[in-house]
Amino acid sequence: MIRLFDSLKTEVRPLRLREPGKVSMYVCGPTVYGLPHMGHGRFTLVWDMLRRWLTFQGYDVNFVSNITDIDDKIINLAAAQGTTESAIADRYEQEWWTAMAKIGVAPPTHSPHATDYVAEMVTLIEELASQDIAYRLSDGMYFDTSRVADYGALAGQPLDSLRAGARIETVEEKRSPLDFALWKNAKEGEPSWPASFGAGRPGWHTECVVMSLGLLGDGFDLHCGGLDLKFPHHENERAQAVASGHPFAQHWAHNGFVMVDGEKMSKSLDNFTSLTDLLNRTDPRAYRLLVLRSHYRSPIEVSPATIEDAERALDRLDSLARRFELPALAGEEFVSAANQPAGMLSDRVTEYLEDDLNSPLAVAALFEALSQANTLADEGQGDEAQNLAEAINTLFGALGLTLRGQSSAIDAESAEIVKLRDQAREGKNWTEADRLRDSLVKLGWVVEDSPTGTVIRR
RNA sequence: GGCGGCGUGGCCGAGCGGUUAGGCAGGGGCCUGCAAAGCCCUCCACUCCGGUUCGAAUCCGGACGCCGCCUCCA
Repeated sequence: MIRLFDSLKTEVRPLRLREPGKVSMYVCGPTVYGLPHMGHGRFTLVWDMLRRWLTFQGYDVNFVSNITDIDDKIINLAAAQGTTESAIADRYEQEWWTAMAKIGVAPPTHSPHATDYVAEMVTLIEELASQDIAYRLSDGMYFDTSRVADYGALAGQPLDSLRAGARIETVEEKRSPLDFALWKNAKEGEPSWPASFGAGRPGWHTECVVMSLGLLGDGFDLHCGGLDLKFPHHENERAQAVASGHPFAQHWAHNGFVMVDGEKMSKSLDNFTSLTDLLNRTDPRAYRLLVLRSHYRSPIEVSPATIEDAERALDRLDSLARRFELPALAGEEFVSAANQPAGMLSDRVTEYLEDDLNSPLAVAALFEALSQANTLADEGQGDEAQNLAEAINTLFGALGLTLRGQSSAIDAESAEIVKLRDQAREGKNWTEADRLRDSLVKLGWVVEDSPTGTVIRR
C-alpha cells in the first residue's frame, strides 16, 4: 500500500484502510465565488493523481469533494452585484466544473453542496450545545476549543503560541480567542436556515465535517487539502468530530502552494492567476505535467516559462504516441487496474509513487524509458520498443496525462495544398514546394516530410 | 514574537552518505532538396564558513538569504 506523509503524525506512513480494497477520501473543495485559480488547479490535480493511481492499483476509491455554496464571500459578492447568493454560487460552480473537465480532473464520486446539509449541521451543533461544547454569543454559536484535549495537534504548535498569535478579536466575549464560529445568526436580507438556537447559516468548518462524516462515515481513511487549510480549518473540523464522539480522518495529507516569483500566490498580493484563463491559453495537459514533475508537498513555481517548458516536454511525449501509434487514454476516464503493464518500468514507477507520491521520480523514469523506446526502435527491436512505449502510455494515463498521437482532422483546402505540394516535390520544383509549405504553416499546421509524402498536424 | 520549511547547473525540479536524476534551453551529430519534427550525444550544480567521516548536495554547528503558518485562503 502507498505510504504518505501524515500531517497529524508528521511522518510518512502507510495509508491504512478501514475496509480492505476500499479507499475513502475527502478533499476540501472550493467556495464558489470566483473563477478557479492556479491553487485550485494544483490541489485538484494532485489529489486526482492520487485517486487515479489508487484506482489503477485496483482499489475502489470513494472520492468526496464538496462545493461550499454559502459563505460570507458569496453573500458579499451577491450584494455587490445586486443578485442572489444562489445565482453567484451556480455561476461559479459551472465555471468550476468546466475548468475541471478541461484539465482532466475526474468528477468526484460525490460532490456534496453545503446548503444540502444544513439540517445535519444544525443537529451537530445542537449535540455540541447539549454538552456545553458549543455556546451561544450575541452573533451566533461558538465552539469551545478547550474541550478538545489535543486541540492544536494538526497545527503542530503548542496552544499557548497559537493563543499568543491570535489577532485582536472582534467577538470579545469568546471563552478563548481560539474558539470559532459554528453558526452565524441571520442578518437582514441574507439567506438563513431555521435552527433551535436561532435562524442563521453554518460556519465553514462545520460544513466540511458534516459532509465528510455524512458521506464517508466515522474513521474514514484520508482527508486532503491545501496546506493553508491545515490550521485552522482542518483543526476545527477535527475538533468538532472528536468532541461529538466521531472518529475522524485516520490520515491527513496536504499539498504545497503555488508560488509566483517566489511568493505564495494570493489575491492580496495581486499575483493571482485564473486557472480558466490558463486553460484557455495553453495545452491543459501542461499544468498537469508541471504538477506531476514536482513533489506534491513542495511549492511550485508557475510562470509562463515553466508552463512553456512543460508544453515542450509534452511535444516529446506526443511524438512518442505518433511514432508508436498509441491510443489516447485518461481524460475523464480512468485507466483501469486491468491494464497494468508488467515489467521493470511499471515496478519502478510504482515504487516511486508508493513512496509518498514521488511523481517527479516517476516522471523521470518515464522519460528515460521514452529515450529507451526510441533507441530500441532505431535499432530495429520493434516489438520491445512497442511494448515499452505502450507501458509508458498506460502509466502516464494512470496519472491522468493523455498522450496524443492523433493529429486533428484535415480540412479539404489543406488537403488540396498537401496534394499540390507532393506533386511539386515529385517534380523537384522546390520553390513551389516551399511556397506551399509556407501557406500550410500560415494555416497553423506543422509540416513534415515523410517517406510517404507531406504530413501535417496541429 | 512563536512554530515550521527552504537555499541544487541558464530556467524548472529530484536527491536523505559513495552511482548519469529528469525536463526545458544551449552546443554537436544523424535524418532532409532545404527545412520542420524527431532521434542520439553533450557542456553547465549543489548559498557561505566550520565540523563528523575513508568519503557530504546529502549528517552536525554557525552565518547569510528567502518563504510559509499563527488571520479569509487550495
